[in-house]
Amino acid sequence: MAFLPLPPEYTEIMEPNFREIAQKWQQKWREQGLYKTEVDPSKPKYYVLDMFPYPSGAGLHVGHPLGYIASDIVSRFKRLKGFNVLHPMGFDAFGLPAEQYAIQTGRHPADTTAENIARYKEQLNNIGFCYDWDREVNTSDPGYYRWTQWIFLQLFNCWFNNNTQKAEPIAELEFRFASGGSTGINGACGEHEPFTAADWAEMDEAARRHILMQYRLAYLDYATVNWCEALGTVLANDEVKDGLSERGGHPVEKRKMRQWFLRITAYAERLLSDLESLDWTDSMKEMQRNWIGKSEGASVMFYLSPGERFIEVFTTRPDTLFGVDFLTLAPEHELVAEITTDEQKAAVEAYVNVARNRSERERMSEVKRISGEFTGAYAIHPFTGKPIPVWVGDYVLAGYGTGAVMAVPAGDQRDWDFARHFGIPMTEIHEGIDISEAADPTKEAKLKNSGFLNGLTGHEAIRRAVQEIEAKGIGKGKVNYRLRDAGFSRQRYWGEPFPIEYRNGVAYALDESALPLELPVMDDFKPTGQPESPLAKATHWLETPSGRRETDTMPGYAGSSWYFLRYMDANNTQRFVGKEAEAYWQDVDVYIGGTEHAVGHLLYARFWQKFLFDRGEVTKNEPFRKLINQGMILGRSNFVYRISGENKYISADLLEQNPDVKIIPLHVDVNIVKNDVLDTEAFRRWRPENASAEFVLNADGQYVCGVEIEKMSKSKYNVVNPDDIIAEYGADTLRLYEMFLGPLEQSKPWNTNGIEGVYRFFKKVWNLFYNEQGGLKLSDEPATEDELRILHKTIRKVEEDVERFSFNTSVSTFMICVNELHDLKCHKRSVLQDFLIILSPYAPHIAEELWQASGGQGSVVNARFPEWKEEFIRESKVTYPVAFNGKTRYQIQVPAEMPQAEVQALALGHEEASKWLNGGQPKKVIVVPGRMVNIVL
RNA sequence: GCCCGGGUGGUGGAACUGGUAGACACGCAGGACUUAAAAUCCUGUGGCCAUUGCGGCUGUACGGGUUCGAUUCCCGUCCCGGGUACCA
Repeated sequence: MAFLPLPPEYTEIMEPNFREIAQKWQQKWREQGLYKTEVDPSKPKYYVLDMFPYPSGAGLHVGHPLGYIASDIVSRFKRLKGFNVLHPMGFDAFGLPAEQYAIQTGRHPADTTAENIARYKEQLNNIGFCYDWDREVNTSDPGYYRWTQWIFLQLFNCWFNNNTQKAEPIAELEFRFASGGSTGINGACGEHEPFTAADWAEMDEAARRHILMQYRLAYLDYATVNWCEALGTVLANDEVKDGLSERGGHPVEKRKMRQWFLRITAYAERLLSDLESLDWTDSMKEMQRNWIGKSEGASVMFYLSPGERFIEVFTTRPDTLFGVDFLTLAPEHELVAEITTDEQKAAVEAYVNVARNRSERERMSEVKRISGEFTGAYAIHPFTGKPIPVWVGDYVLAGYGTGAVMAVPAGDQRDWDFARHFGIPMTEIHEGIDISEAADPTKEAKLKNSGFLNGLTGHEAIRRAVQEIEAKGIGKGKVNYRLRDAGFSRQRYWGEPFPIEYRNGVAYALDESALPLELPVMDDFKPTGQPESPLAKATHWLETPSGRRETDTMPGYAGSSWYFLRYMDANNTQRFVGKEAEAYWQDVDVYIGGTEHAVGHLLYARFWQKFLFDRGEVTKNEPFRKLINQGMILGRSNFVYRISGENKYISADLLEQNPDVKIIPLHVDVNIVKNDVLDTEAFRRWRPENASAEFVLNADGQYVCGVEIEKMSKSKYNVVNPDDIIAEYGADTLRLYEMFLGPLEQSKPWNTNGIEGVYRFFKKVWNLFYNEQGGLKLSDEPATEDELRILHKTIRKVEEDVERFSFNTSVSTFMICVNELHDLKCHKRSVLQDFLIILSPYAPHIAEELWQASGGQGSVVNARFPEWKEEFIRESKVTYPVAFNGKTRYQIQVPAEMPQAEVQALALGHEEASKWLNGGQPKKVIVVPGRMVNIVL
């Protein structure tokens, strides 16, 4: 039987199925191992990194891939440009949520984490990212955390030499102690008494180890934890709300516990000064600067009685030394109890007790309330000899500086407020400044009543004051940092165990050959009821022939502080990263992620990199050369309005006309709302109680929903799963649409209102290749001048846009290009294939499909990015807008090469010129070559 | 309070070193095709005034300034977002 051709009106129109196309190519690429990356010295390297996700049970929503899509585009673009691109992905898999889920359900965190990772990978793969999955890292995998433990051991076995500004082996320090004692050693360390070589020789093992612990970059010290008796567990700071546990609302108390710390403060100066060299946003650098909080000033001793006890203060304003009217101690200051006079004892004790019991949060929320108490004691002013009253006040923080301040009401507003409140007399020290209403914190005014500083401005006086203070031996110039050493212990199960064991209470490092020290398999991670880690219950693991293991685990940021190095050589079993691989990949060229890690992860990772650099383990001093912060995708919540007391819902646009109707706004699932119009049938099906819902519809017969922009969360029913978008429109539409939403760095609400436009764009691309019957309509005729100009302008623009991470504008460039090719009815193979190459980083699946269909060589993923040529872009004619006094009036078209004078003549010779000249002569004519003409009257 | 961003049509946004403000897209309106709808295509779309002259005025939060020319640079004010906070 022969097939008769169908009459044209019955011919089926070929609609491309973008979803199937994506699936097809994802599978083929996987089979071909297209994204496998190897060290290749013949090519320049390029390392594109995403902040790896924590695999939560909720899966990805459309906000997560925003940065991943951008980094994928950069990766593919650089690859087309001939770079050897490293673009890995992995999972930050240790952490609290998995452990809490485990406690609730009894399922082991390792199992739930594995499931979540599988889900994440599937979702990521659906979007078509070009990750080399052979390099996947999982921080909870012993093959990975073995090296996290190894780095910890290096930190434990090193100290920071302030003289060389480098980390050095602790063994060398031991040697120097043995030969010369502690004199001449300038290390970042805790406090200890000075000792001689002879003292050192006398010390026993424990005493020596105690001294060394003061120097180690990973060290033990005491710190307070949030202990909740009712829950029988230690809580993280974010599990405590207003002094009560978030779960259950039980009281939380502070307890001192011995814990691990990392001596990040040793690196404060380097972390600060090296920010200069980084290509990060100013706000990001500023956040790190503020966090490090360097302030320069002086420490000054105020003696309570000559030559005896003194109070040490830190000040950034030594120039105001003669304006000191009182000292204020933090309530926790160790001298408070000692110096308080008998008459003041009761009042001060009461005050200190109140202050101590108030949580930090309370103290912060009552910032404006002034409180304090006089101790009855006086200190002696080091230069004037005047008695200075000593107060306690909770506006002074025990944890910053020395926990004591010299109060200068004339120069500091808080001191001024305090003095005014308690009626303490104020000394004027600034010429021509009235301090009856406020302090003068500037350093502009000349000083008076200030002894040797008189006549100098504050700026000039600082150096002089420090000189005098040092000459008198009552203090010295000092740099203070706000940065604190990082607490590195968690009383949790689901984290890296420490490669440490205790003998007689002294910590000893495990030998490297004992790594990894695996987390014991346990089925009960419930709290122990004691302030210690659940690991204490792993009795078979806890005690070893040589000692007792550390039961704390490392915090979440341990694994994420070096994962970018592991990707370079993820399967190396001999080293944390192979020397050769590290020397080739070196550092991250572009790192894309959110701003929420500004002072956490990004600071720790820089610290670890610098430490490893000092030890000669890595090549670079900084890990992330360029940092791009993608904005957050917010949820766009929809609301329905139930009339109070009824199962009836009123359309949002009718609310204004019915102000009397009592309504209850309720979140409604955004997935049953399109363009803010509710699918009422779907709403009835959404929940059983809605089955009988009635609606008050608007004039168009629609139910319009209310809108609010909020964070995406399950409880607000505004979560959109990328899988759903992909199912409807395909992966490429999702990718392009997310980029089209706006600048990458900007936060914006997710809504699908414009997604149709992107979808239409792809259909238009398709129609350049295929006719309605599904036949290719490509031609091999040479491209015309117009076609080449459009193509090459597009190539140039897209290239520039990717280089400056302006993805939204390149999407519109693609659209313009396709619209113009469409208008020209361009079906030239040569033009369209080049177009596909530049489109492919954004829409790899459709590009590949059309590339193959049009006879492209190999995969479009491996093509070469076309070079734009000036000669094709150059226009032979230029349109000049002609403006009079800055207002554009008409246009003239002239040959591109025309000299300025001729352009001017032509502009003035235009038929409309006389109308605007109004018979007068122009005062001045400005011709900007190739741009515009402005005639000044 | 302080430190960073930012404020452009009904909406998302564009204008890169000052040079035709509103690209591109959504939405909306009108039209074509269709029995109809969807899809697709075409036209229009900042505001005001003229639209029987296809033109004029105005306009980038507000008020000033520099400039031949300002969304862009400078000063002041207001508002929004982020960070941070008795940091001495």
